[in-house]
Formats: sequence, structure tokens, C-alpha cells
Amino acid sequence: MRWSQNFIPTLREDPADAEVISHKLLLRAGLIRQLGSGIYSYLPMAQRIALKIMQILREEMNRIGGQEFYLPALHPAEIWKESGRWDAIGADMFRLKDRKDADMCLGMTHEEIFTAIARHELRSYKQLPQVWYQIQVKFRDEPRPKSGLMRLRTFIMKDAYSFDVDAAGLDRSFEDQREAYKRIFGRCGIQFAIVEASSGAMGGSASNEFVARTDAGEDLIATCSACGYAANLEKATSRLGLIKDLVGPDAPEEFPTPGVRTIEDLIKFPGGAKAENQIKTLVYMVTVQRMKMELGSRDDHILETPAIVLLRGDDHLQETKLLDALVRMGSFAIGVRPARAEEIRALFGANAGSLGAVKINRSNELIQKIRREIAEFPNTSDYILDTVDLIVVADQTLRGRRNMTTGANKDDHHLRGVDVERDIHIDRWADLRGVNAGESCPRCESGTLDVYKAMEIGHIFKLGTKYSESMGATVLTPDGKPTPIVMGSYGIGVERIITAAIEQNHDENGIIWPKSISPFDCIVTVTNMKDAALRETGDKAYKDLQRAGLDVLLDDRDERAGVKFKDADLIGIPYRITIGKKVADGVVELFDRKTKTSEEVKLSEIVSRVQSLALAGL
RNA sequence: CGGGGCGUAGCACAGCCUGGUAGUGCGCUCGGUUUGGGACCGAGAGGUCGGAGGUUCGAAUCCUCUCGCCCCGACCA
Repeated sequence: MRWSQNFIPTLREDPADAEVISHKLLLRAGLIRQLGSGIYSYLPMAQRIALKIMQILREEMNRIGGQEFYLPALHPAEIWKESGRWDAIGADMFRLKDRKDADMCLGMTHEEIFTAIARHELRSYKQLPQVWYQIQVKFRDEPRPKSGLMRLRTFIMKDAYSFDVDAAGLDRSFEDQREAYKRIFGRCGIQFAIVEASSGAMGGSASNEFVARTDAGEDLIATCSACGYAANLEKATSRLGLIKDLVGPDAPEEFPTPGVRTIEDLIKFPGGAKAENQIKTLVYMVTVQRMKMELGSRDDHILETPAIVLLRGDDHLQETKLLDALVRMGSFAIGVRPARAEEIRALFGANAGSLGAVKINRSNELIQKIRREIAEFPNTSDYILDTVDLIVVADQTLRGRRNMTTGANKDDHHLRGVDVERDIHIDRWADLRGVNAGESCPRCESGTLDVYKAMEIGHIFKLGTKYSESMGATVLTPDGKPTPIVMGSYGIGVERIITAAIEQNHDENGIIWPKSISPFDCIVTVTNMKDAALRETGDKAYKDLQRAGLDVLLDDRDERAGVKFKDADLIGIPYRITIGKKVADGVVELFDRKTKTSEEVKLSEIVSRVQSLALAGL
């Protein structure tokens, strides 16, 4: 490619809207331009990069037996209604109507569509396993698109789906994908980690998240340097020392605590308690989706129901863990939010600073009172009357604790001497607390946890039979019985790879592309186009390198050398061949973008030299 | 959804408070000098001041509405 005839609109200054480094460099290097919030046009250089990444994705998917499809991005609503996700997903899905006023949507993922093919065409266990994938655009109406290509509303994803006859088969397919992902990110030059992650409210028995460490990331990862344990904070646990409580009274004692509103207040209050001896009582509203699945009829309800969450005073709630715990209870929970002050008031008759879970009894008149009071709320769903159920979920660090202090459900009063298991009816014990950096590793004896920021670049799920059951995708087993296909789902965001590659490979001068995904293998920079000898030498080097099978960019613009060097650094091509004064001696300069070192190479040897460098791994 | 900020030339910004002929730098065009790390001199082109309505003799500037974008938080199966 000749730069003079190509569109590489580099910018000298940082665009005002860009905050993170990859966003700035994507714009400055002439890779992308914004069309709308979370919507970007990919210019020719970016397209070259994307194509290289997609080629790696294809090679590695094909290597594990994957077959490439191309499915529609436009979906009729019916298929999403079948799986229940039309209602479950909400505002994240782009929805539209066709001319006949039928509901449609733009696909945000393709479990339903692939499953629809599987259920029609896969009949026998003999046809399994199957590994199907595509590289295709996805649409998600993100609440907050941000950071250039990091969080988009339309983006390219490689999504793969595995279909197995049983869990053991899924385990093998999952492992294949895991290995493929390791090769893919490795080949793309990304430093990544595999972490335990929440499977989310949509179910699935296991999932691994692939993350790239970068301060621009939105995920927090806890990791142990001693044993390699790594987990998303949504899932991470730690090993805590046991606390020996003193023997308390036979029953809780109420005492006045005027003005005490927070854990901190109660620590300082005379006769109060240390944070680790307090019970923190939080009230959450849980969004529940109820699906009655009867033959020939479906009845979906979305409703909200309150839950009480108990933690140690010095811990904080990890909301995803709460949601996961509620899902494990079989509650069909799809979301949680903190209760509003007026909701808390109505439920407890006390304000947030004075709450406690002692003697919450579902069958007494308190529930009647709650029901009456909730019914008076404006904007409260009618459904709530049928489902008021003050579920109490407690963090397992509270197990066996006694002589604790907590709110008395009366403003300005607390209870001391509370024995958690004796005095509180707890519906569910769960791991709910968020871990903190510096706590002990849950896996090994010696390590402590470090917490760093990272961005999600891939996610693999064991879906199980969620979609095959709801959509009726079954095969016959050897003994002739229908069994739901056991599925897995595996995604990689192409733009996320681009973003992570830049975040991890740049310096003050610009991008430093990993060789494998660089838009060009090398750039030939002619320092002065007015010098015929340099011009001709550059042209010959360009053609020779091309003939050797390399992707070459020839900077033949009528610009000063300094401008060309700056631009070459900015767009991040791994090797620069500078055609300058020493051409008279048959010598050119070979500059390594990453190490910033240069060597003089004889013109006659430049092709073989660049070839060996460009092909030598990362 | 809550909070904050910003829309003026291709890009980055000033002008707005205190209404009176729309500016600066970079980029772009032309001429000249330069030519290895974002050159210099000279001459130019380029703007419905996001949109609509209002106040006023007069609005980029004041008021109302609206659209869009960015950031923080919430949220993100």
C-alpha cells in the first residue's frame, strides 16, 4: 500500500472526547471515527487489523472442529419469547417493529438462533458433538457506552456454541474452547488471565472469563501471586480468621442509641461494638421473573420482592453474589437493587440506620402490616402482594457468631447479645461479602490476594440444558430416549482484542502492534521524496518486500522525515525501513518500533532480514 | 435512571458573565525557502455559532424547549 493513495487520517492532537489511552490512539492513528454514542466506523487500517484477528479466530476455531456459520442479525421476537429472554432482558435489547407491526429485535447474542437450527436438524446422539461458530455483529443498547471500542452498542463477536449429548461431552467441548482461547489471545499478543466468573442470573453451571489486565478495564480481579488463583471480584473468596466470641446473654437486650445511624457511629458509641461484632442489615428489592411453563400456554410475571441481607459490620455486599445466591435458591431472580428509604420505612417501621433481622416472622401480623403498607406505595406492582416474603440471606462469616450487636427495628435503638443462629431465622447462608486486597488466598496456605483492574475479552459458559429444554432441542440416546442437548456458549469480542492490544502495547509515541495483528508487517519510509535516488530505492524495497509475501506500507508522501517518523510510530507498525542518506552506500536503517533500536542493513539483505524478524513469533 | 460538563471552521479551543461586523493555533490551498523526529515566511479558502421558539432596534451571548456527545455513579443476562 502506498500511503499517498490510502486513507490513514492521523491526528496530531488528542481528540477532546477521548479519555482512555486506547481511545485516543484509535482516533489519532486514523483507525476509527465516531458515528454516535457507542457506534464507530472502522477505517481501512482498523479493518485490516480486524481481519487479521478474525483470521486467527477462524484458524483456532477450525482447529478444534468448529464450523463457521453466518446467522441473521435481525430476529423475529418469537424465538426470544420461546427462551423467555424477550421479557427477561429488558432495555439492553434493541427492539423494532416491521411493516406489519410485528416485534423484531437486533441480536445481542445467538443462543436462540443456533438452538433453533439444532432442534430441527440434530436428531441423534450420533450427530454429536457439534461445534458451531460465527463472526458477526451484535447489538446491545448499553446504558453507558464508553471508552472508544471498549463498551459499544454495535460490535463484532466471535460466538461459538457446542452441542453435546451429556455433561461429560460438554466438559470436553468446554476444555477445547478454553485451550483455543488461550492460543487465540496468545497469538494476538494479549497478556491475559483466566478467572472464575459469575455465570449470571441466566444460569449455567460454570464459566471462565478471559481478562486482559489494564487500568482502563471495568472488572476487578483478585489474584494470588503464590498459587495463581484468580477470580472476578463478583465471585472471589478469601480465607478469614475465625473470631472467638464471648458468651453473651440468654436473649438479646435492647438499648437506646440516640443518633446512631451507621456502623461507624455504633463503634464510637459508649456501650457500642466493634465493626466485626456488628451485624450489618441491608434491604434489597429483588426482581423476579416467574415463568409458568405449561403445555400450550405461557404465563410470565415480572415482580419485585424484598430481601434482607446480613453481613458482618466491616464487610460490604458484592451484589452479584447476592443475585447468584438467590438464583441458586431457585427464586428466578434476575436483578437486585437497594431498597429505597421509603420502602425500608414501610417494611420495618424504622429507618436504615436501625435495622435488624431478629425475630422477623413471616406469619405474624408484621407481614400483614407490610402488605398493607406496600399496597399504599405509589408505583408498586400489584404482584408484590402475592409474594411479600422477607427472605433473609446471611453471609457465611456470620455462622456461629454470638454476642453480636444489631439494629432493633426501632429508631435510635439497638440490640446487643444477639446469637445469630439462635435469634435470627436465616433462610439461606451464602458467600456475599466482597473480598479486599490483602486478605488470605482461599486456595493456598501462604498467599495473599492482590486486586487489579482488567477488561473482559472473552467468556466461556457451560450453559447446560437451559436453551435446549426451553426450546425443545433433543436428540435420541443409544437406548432411544430423547434427551436435551447439553450446550456451551463461547464469546470473544473482536474490538475488545483491539482495545486490549493497544492498552497493553503502546508508548508515549503511539501504538506498538503485536506483529500478528498489525495492519502491516513493516513500513518503508522514504525520507525525501524529492530525491530521485531515495524514491527509487524505496520503491524497489517496497516491491521486493511485497514479493516476499509481507504486508508493506510505503510512506511515499511528500512530507518531511520528522512527520513520517512520528506518524509511523503513531500507527505502530512493528518495523520501519528508513530510506535515507546512506542509500548511497547501499545501506538502509531498520527500526524496531517496540525496542526503539535500529540497525543498519545492506539493501541487498533487507528482505531476508525483515522476513526473519516479522515471522519470528511475537 | 441520578449527578456533572460540553456543543462556535476538518481538529483543539477563545469569545458568552456585561447583547452591537465571529476569532486564535493546528490542519487545508497557492507561492517561496527548507528537508532525519510533527519546519519557516507570505498570501488565501473555510463557520446555518447543534436545532426550534422567545425577549430585543439588534442574540454565539439572555430566556424556554429540544437533540446530541463526554465524564462520574447506578446498571451492564
